[in-house]
Amino acid sequence: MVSLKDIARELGVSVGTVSMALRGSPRIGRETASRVKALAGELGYIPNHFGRGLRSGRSALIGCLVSSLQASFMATIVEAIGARAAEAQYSVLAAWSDGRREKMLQDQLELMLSKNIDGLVITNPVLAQHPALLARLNRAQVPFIFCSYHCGDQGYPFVVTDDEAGGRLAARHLLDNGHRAILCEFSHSVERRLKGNLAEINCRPDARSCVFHDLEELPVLIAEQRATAIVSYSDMRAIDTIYLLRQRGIRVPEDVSIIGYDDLDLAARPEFNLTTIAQQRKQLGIAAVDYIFERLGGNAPADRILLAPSLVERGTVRRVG
Amino acid sequence: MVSLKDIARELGVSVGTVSMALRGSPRIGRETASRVKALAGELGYIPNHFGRGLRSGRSALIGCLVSSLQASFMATIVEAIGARAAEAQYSVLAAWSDGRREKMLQDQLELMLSKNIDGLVITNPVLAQHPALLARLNRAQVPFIFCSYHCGDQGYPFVVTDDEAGGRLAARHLLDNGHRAILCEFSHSVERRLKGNLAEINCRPDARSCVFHDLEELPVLIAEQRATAIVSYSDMRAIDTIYLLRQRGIRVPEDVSIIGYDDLDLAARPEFNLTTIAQQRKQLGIAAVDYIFERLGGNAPADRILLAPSLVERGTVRRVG
DNA sequence: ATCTCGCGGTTAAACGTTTTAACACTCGGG
DNA sequence: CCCGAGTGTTAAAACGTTTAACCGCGAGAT
Repeated sequence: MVSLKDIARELGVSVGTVSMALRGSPRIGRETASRVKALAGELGYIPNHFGRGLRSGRSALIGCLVSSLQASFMATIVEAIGARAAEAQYSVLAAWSDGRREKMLQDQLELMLSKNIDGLVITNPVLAQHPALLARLNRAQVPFIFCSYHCGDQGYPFVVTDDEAGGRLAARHLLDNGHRAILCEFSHSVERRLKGNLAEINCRPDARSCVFHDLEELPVLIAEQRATAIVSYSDMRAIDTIYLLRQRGIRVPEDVSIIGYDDLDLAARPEFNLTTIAQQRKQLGIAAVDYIFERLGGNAPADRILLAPSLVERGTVRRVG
Repeated sequence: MVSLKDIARELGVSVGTVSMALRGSPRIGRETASRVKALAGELGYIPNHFGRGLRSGRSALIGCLVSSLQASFMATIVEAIGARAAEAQYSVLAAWSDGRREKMLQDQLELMLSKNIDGLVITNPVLAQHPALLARLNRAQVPFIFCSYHCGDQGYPFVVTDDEAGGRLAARHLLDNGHRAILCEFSHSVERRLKGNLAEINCRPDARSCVFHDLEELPVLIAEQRATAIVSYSDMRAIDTIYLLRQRGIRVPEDVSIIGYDDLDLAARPEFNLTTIAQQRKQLGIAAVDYIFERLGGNAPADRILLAPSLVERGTVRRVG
């Protein structure tokens, strides 16, 4: 590996000169600077990570702590994080800990800290339940941000989709298509979606909503309420629902309409062709990285970032009435 | 951040002593060693990544160059790599470049090299088409291994599923279920699977095989050949095939059986319930990391690792005859 | 002639770790 | 009393980069 010293020796100048020349310092003459740059290019000089890090304290490494990459939703976010980071010559140090075991989470965190990450993007809701770990991050002066998860307004910075708006979008689409009896699925982790659903439906005096917790209730509920539409809290869940309904002889969308959330790749497949609310997946990752960069630049950017969702019309919502 | 110097000052010994004590050198007295360790634990000392790296030349970082994380297949591999690496206190530096643009690939590679990765796992077939990049790796003395891709026996180390065996497994399962006219799908990237299919089928004089390249040919071919079974080169492809066949009024598995490859999570879903050949996904990642570790330890491990596939029986292969 | 200033560069220190050579001390044997 | 060996510790160098402080020199101002 070629170092500053090699270049300096070759050119008969000091290492300081070479360093400054390469970083474009105005204190180095044009002549010298160009000779240095030429030779550096020729020799394929790459600044040494350790030397630079030791001096600057920066590693150009961003940690990314994910629950699981399996969900293609996460994969997109992580890819976006990597792409954005790479633009600034940053790399991403990826780790996952699906489990709820605090020990494993802590080990992963310590491992990352031991590599001197400059910042951390957390795409793992579990972490919010371990204040000790977040305190550890603060002590280590590592800026972090939750990505795609609120973690219940505990004051930690986050970037998420505006789920309430997404919920309204879904409900409004059903209302616009004539549905008046709508079943909305409850989920603890994303209750804002439900909140949006209900807010929108309850605006219309002639429409009524009903919250359900368990897929098994659905067939009964559909009959009882004469419901014509279902709002699922996610695409995955919607697909499970469609399967169950078909099993019970209830057709989608002929008998009942359904709308998902997330816009996974799966939703676009012809087998499902699911109408859904899309999240700006890439933008979630990008915004998270940008937040970290701002913090690293010494700024105090907004730390509650909401991204707008959008409706994707496909084949599971039918016009009625 | 607490450093060796802090501990040394506190204890009134030299930094060298502290360093050796923590690494368990026999040259340090038992008394001193335990005092050092106690204080280090108390202060939460973490060896500095840069200092250590500068001295040792090792970063405890393993690069992982993926084509895309979207495929859940890749995600599992990358997760396994991370888990295995973490056991040895290594972290994974993840990067992806789906594109076929050499420039982007090269940038990602240089970015990783600039972080002084100790080894690289390549899960991106495209890279094998750029010998210049691999030469770059060799020059930088970074051990690497292809994971899950052969890249056509160019002498690069790899760990892959024994696709020929997998192909035989698929064909034998169909033969065992009475199928005698079998359509096998061609794919350039995984032709060993096809080779295995044909080898097995051609063993049986009363069975016949036919290779097809395009899904559109299928309905005609099924009629012409009176074929009762199809071997797809992947699960994703099998699912596409099932959809197309159903569109054309051909039922699976009543009219025609089909078998996939990979055993994606998707294949297990009730909508598809696909009989398939499973790859040892986690083991692919683990073996890759172990190879790197062996190389780092100065050994010369086997560099053509084949992992055994296995049959997963589900609902898309019917007994005939 | 002297002072000042800007230019173009050099020197040296600092970041944290590891390792080797050297050093001090003790003790047993000659 | 000296030598050698063994034990426990220190001092110093090295890894590569960055930067504050310094230095020499010529030009222009005083």
